[in-house]
Amino acid sequence: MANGNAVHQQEPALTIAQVAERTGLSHDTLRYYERAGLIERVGRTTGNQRRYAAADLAWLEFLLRLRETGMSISDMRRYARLRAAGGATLTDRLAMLRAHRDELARRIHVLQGNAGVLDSKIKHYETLIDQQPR
Amino acid sequence: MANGNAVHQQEPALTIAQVAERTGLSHDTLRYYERAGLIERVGRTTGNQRRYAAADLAWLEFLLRLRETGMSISDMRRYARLRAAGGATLTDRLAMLRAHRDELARRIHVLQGNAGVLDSKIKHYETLIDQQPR
DNA sequence: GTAGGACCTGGAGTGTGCTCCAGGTCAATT
DNA sequence: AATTGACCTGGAGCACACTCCAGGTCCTAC
Repeated sequence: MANGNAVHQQEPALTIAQVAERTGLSHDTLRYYERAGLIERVGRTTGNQRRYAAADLAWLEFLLRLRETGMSISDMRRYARLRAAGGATLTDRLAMLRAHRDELARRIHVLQGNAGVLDSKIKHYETLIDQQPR
Repeated sequence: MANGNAVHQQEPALTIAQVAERTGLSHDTLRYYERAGLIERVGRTTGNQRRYAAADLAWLEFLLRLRETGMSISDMRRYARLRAAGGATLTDRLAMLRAHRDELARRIHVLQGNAGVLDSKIKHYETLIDQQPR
């Protein structure tokens, strides 16, 4: 009946290795994110080893979306602190997300333009190679 | 009739400041790109100051597309060296561009997925804020 | 109860892509 | 010819986001 953890919860409680595998982040990066304030101090066993709850994993996965879309560590930290501060910061968080979303839309647009330039260059090269088939 | 330049060409021959302004790159970055082998040694005046030809500017602008789409300096250098090596490298360059184009398509796709996640989160926050309007 | 792998901390080190600096030369203006 | 701002070189420094390390503790299996 006892589960041997100081963290008394019925949730999965993953080890850092399991979280690393699920998120694709390294052990070091996970610890770095905690030090950097991107995730709140994660639960520990009596022996001081991390045990991640399902909610920690979900938050990490959202952080990964932010990171993949180019948000800096310091902006993610700002967001994380607002989140930790509770419901009163909802509008601030919403503003951050909207700004990030807009910036992302802009960047996708630029990338699509550049993809077009690449396509033309590729077509040009294909023509050159066809014309000089040796 | 003489133009005062060692580089005897009828082309514009821009100074580094003019190229910086047109490309948005800093003077230092332009010199760095030359040292890094992204651009071939640019023409100089008798006094050893850079004068960029129109072709240099066009190449820089293409490099900027590569950079904006996330190509690393070392890959850009590889590409630049192939280009400098002449027509026999056309197929190699084409292969590089195709690979980069494919990777770019993949990344745009991921970004669009993440944009969707952000949109849901934003909608969720909007609902929360509406429900608790004080 | 012991071996060996997983995990801990604080701090140093790394790769990338610039950016800045010192100590000079060059060029346009007066 | 003197001033002043633009430009030169080689090399050091920087911000970012990790990544690695030393020296230790913990935990699972036997």
